[in-house]
Amino acid sequence: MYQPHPALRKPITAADRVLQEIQRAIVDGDMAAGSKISEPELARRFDLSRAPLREALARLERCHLIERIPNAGARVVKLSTTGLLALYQLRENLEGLACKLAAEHMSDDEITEVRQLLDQHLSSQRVREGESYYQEAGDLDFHYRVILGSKNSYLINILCDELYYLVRMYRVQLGMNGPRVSRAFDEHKAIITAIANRDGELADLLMRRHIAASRRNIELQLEQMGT
Amino acid sequence: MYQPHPALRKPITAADRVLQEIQRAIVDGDMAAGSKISEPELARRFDLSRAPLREALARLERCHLIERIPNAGARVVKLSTTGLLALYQLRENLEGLACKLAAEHMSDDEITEVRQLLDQHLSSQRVREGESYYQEAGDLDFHYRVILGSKNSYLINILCDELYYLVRMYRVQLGMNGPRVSRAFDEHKAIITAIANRDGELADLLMRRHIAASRRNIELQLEQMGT
DNA sequence: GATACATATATTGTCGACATAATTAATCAC
DNA sequence: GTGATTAATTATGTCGACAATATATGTATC
Repeated sequence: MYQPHPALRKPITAADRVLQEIQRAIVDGDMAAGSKISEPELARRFDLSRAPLREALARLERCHLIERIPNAGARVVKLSTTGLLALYQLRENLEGLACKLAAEHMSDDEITEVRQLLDQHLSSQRVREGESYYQEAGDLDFHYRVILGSKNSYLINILCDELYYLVRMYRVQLGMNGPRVSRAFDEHKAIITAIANRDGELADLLMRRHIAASRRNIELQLEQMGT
Repeated sequence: MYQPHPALRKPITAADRVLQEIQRAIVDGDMAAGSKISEPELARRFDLSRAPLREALARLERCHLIERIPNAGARVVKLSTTGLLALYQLRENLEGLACKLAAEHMSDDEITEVRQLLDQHLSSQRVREGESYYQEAGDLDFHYRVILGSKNSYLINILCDELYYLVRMYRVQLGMNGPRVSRAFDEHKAIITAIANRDGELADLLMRRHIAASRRNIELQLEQMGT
């Protein structure tokens, strides 16, 4: 699965491992949204003490996958339409900025790599038509690369470490796939082209549209589930 | 001092207290930039065990005041020109967005309150001409109100909880005051007027300019120190 | 039967101690 | 004297247990 981001932090601690496991469990819906998190129970389940577990919980709160109340415990975050809207409002803006900065700061080599990545996605997509999971990963891969290309450490931290698990949670639990998949590839192509042309303004615009389209797609899915 | 933000979390824990103390110490420069953080030493200093201290350190990392390396410990963050640039690049964008959203979502009452706040600042500023600290707090107060007015919880979290301590650190340690103070008030006035007129686009633009001006001011200060 | 209060239970926050890893000090080779 | 290697020391990661707080249960009252 996706590491926080090309993290230099080599030594992997017990807290890291349990963090990844719980992250995956929440994103995939194995831990029900809104359900209470019991520290003693999780400690038993993952066979470690509460100290590293609490470290993991602190980081889960940081990426908005759980909500903690002092002395009262933590709960798995609940998906909501307003939450989705707020999240994507922010994403449009931040990833737009990331594109603008990427157009300024990405090296030619990095751009070439992203293009190769897209070609690779296209071929693998043709093979596994409709396979939602790999598309999901591929899409995030593209966004990751662009975000890293911004070279703004705070922006990278917010998008890759703090917001993306939530984004994935919405996508995974709402079962995103369908016809938007192929269109998304075209939009990715257009974005990297704008970046390659060092046209930050256009790259910004295209990314905002790309994310807005994705948001509408998810909103639709949410409404569908509501009825 | 400034609480994380109008936090509903009533119960104040030992970790909260030590967090605030260390936050203040780092922002004010009482803990030297780049200096190592010793858990045993701090635990002794604040007379508590390492458990709540580590909780506090986790949150300090979250607001970028310290940098941790697994198994190697934490260090107080170092100010740098590139860091300042990255931070303000992000701020321009995010607070611009906050303004746009505030123009949509702030109630008339909230707008009135902010205006009263500005009048209050103006009078108190005339009394204590050049008093940097109160201006500092007042400026942040204005920005806080606007950010809260955006009603976007993720945006609020990022700006008020994760980025603002760093902003304050740059300002406090570089001794921001001087002639920009009075101009900043005018800019605040213009921004809240745009919000009151429900002109999100203009409010966005004005806030970006306001922050860009602030950035140039700080950059100047940094260069001055470099020579 | 519903509400308010008191009790009992369980959970979180905190503590002190140990295991492991990193840093420093010391030793040795050249 | 300098560099590398090893030992000593310190710090971080983890553990199990206790204290304070919140939740759940039961009891009494209206």
